[in-house]
This record gives sequence, C-alpha cells and structure tokens, in this order.
Amino acid sequence: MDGFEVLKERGFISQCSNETALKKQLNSEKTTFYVGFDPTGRSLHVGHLVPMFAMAHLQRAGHRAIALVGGGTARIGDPSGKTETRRILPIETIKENAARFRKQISRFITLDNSSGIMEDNAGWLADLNYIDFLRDIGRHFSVNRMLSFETYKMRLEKGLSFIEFNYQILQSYDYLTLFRKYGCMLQMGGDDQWGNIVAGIELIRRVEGKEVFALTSPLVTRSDGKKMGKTEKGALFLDPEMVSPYEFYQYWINIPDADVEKLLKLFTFIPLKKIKELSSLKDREINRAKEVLAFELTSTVHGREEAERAKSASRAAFGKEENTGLTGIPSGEIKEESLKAGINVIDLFSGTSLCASKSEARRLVTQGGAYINGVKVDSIDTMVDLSYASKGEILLRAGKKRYFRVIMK
RNA sequence: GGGGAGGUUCCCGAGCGGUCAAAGGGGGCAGACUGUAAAUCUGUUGGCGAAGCCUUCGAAGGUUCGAAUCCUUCUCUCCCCA
Repeated sequence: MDGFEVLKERGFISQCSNETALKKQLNSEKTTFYVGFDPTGRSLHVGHLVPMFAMAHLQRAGHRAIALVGGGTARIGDPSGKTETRRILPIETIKENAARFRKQISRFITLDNSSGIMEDNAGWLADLNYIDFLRDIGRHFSVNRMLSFETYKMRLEKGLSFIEFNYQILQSYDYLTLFRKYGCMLQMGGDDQWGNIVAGIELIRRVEGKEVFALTSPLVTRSDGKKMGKTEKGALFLDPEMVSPYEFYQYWINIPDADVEKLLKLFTFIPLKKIKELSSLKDREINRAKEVLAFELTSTVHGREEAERAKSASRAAFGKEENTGLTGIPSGEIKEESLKAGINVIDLFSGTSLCASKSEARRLVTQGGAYINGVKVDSIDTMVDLSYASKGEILLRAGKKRYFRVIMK
C-alpha cells in the first residue's frame, strides 16, 4: 500500500494539499480517490492521459478509483483555464460522449465496481432543487473568496456568466457527494483544477468536519514549445476512428529528444531504472527509446495487436525493412479501370488524405515533396497508370513523413 | 433600461470606397541541414483553372461604375452607467 511515492518520482505531482497527511493516508489504508472527466468532446485526448495514468498507478498500488464522468457539469462548462465561454451541448451528445469515455477509461483502470468505479454526476446534479441547494451548499461559499481565485480573475477581464461561475460549486458538491457515498478522500486533476478541488475540500471540512485531499498534476508541455498532443489535424484523440493507431504511434515517435524521459515516466509503466537507461541513449540511438514509448503507449490505448501493426508499419515506411507490414498505414481504394486509363498525379494525391485540395497537391508536387513508391514526382503532368502498381498497391508519400497506400480494387 | 467599443481569411491582428484574396506575426505545409529529434535558414499558405474566373472580411438588405471599407435593419461579444 503506497502510491504517493510512485506518483512523485514519476512526475505526476505538481500541487498537493497537506502532503504529509496525504502520504500517511495513502500508506496506511486503502483510500478512495476520484478524477473527473467532462464529456464535452467525442473522445478523450492526450490531455486526459496524465490523470488517467495517475489513477492507474494508484489503483495498482491498492487504492480504489472512481472515474467521474461529468454528465451533469458538462451542461454547465468549466471556465477554468479557458478564455471564452464554451458552447453548451445538447444532452444527447453529452450522454453519447460519456459512453465513449467509459470505454476509453476502462483501458487504463479496472472498472469492476469494487476497486474501480464509474460514476456520473448527472445522477445527483440533474434533479437538484435550487432553493435547497442554495440553502444547504451555497451558503458555504463566499463570493469574495471565489472572486479571488486565479481562474475567475482571468475571466473577469473577458466576461464570465453566472452559469460558469457556479461550476466550482457543483464540482465541490461532487466531491462532497463522493465523500458521503464512498468515503472518497482524494481528488486529482490537472493544475487548472486546483481551485475547484480546494473549494471542494473546504466544503467538506465545513459540512462534514473532515479533512480530505487535493492533488494536481502538471500540464505536460513539449520542450519545443509546441502544444502537447496537437497534430496537423487537431488534437491527438484516443478514439481510433478519429486518430488511427498508426498516427498515434507516429506522434510519439516524433517527440523531441528532450521530452523522452519525462514522457516515459508519465505515459508508460516501465520501471524507472529501465527508463533511465533508455533516455540516456544519444543521437540516433535515442530513437529506440521513442519506439518503446510509442509502442507501450499505443499498446495501452489501442491494444497490443494494434501497437504491433503500427510498429511494423512505421518500421517498413521509415526503416530498412522493405514493404512488409505496411497495413497500419492510412489507405484508400481506387478502381482498377481508372488506373488503367491513367490518372493525373494531382488528382491522385488530392483524392487522398495527403492533400486537401488540388491546389495543395499542385503545390506539393511543385515544391518537390510528392513521391510515388519512393520516387520523386517532378512534374504536375505526370500520369499514373497500372505500371506503377506492385502487388495491387501504390505507395504515396507527401514530404518526409506522411504516407498513404492506394489499393486497387 | 441608457451610453460606448467591437465582430476580418486556421489563430492573433492591420486595412476604413478602387492598386484587397486582403499587411505583419503565429500556426500549418514543403525544401535544405539531420537521427522519422530539436534549433536554424528558404519557399509556400482560399478554390478551380493557371489568361482568367469563382467564393471569402458576423447576417440580410441598400447606396455606388465599383464596398472588408459608406447607409439601414438584425445578431453576437465586451466595457461604462443604472
């Protein structure tokens, strides 16, 4: 029974309320903790990875995890860390998202209703009576104090609606409810959640007279200043339909050298000693460490089989191993007849996810970034026909890293 | 309720009757250098064709030979006063 040390040495802890007491608590008994996820998007993304791994570590250490899906709070919108009001989503969408989240979260922690529980705050928030709520809960909150929170200060410049101002109160109420229902004594989240979590602690102290804890994790950044988890298409989602396992894998293998150690610690379960070894590799050797990171993480998120496929596709595309196992690479079909007649490169490329329009394809070829089967295309008038296909496939490449398989049918 | 300031291309942000597909920056993409890294430098960045045409400056109308730029109405955001 421990867990605190694991989180600490792997870099999960940024802020923590009463560290000594929390450490003692985690070391002495099975403790129930929770992390909240707002189902405002169709899928979880890298931003959610940190709290999910933190949960996984604590659960493995013997504690009880509650993943709270904010089906109720998502209808409000958390102003923390945001400069603008979020669009309010229809209830059906929120429900749908919540179901997807459940599936994704279950890859990280065991949800067996004893050591891992899934809850939805819509259960207790949706039917709250306004007057009762104000009287029982609202009176414990000081507006003066709330306004002093950093998150609100920021929003006071740009505008903050009353509905959002209430978010913190509802989240505090969640914590109180989970405390009452499960004896939950620790809430974790990202640094932007600090204010909300602390508010919950204070509420529980006032109402129940008990001390509970807060623990937040750092916002993960990249050493090159780019936003973590941002791809050319947008966020790096965990849903394989939105971001294929291959793309997911490629993201991690392309991470800056300087971030390898940090990410191995946060996003894999590999022992620290081994991580030290891997991340001390130099020059091109460090790519091996990135491969381990990419493989392990893809495996956790998408399963071992998909991770294997992504790995061999990646090796085939970038390494020496010739055309074996390219199946993980994004692909599309083309009719054999249209290829027989010959098709212009521009049309071929713009028909794939490689180029969004013909202009873009033209630009790509003109700038010398288009390749067919590894051979540079040097004219926008190039016609592609059956002679380019081998084994019923043509391998397209845009720039150095983006591949696409055209399969004949 | 009264008064004021605004909504510009992926983002920030210029433009205020024609020379505007719209400065500049960021981001993206491509090229060089490399290790599928970073940093740096260069090019490029609405669409179709490549003469030119078509669609863009919150929405709808209007004034003009001509509007992102002027007028009207609507809509959204922010600020000040009550």
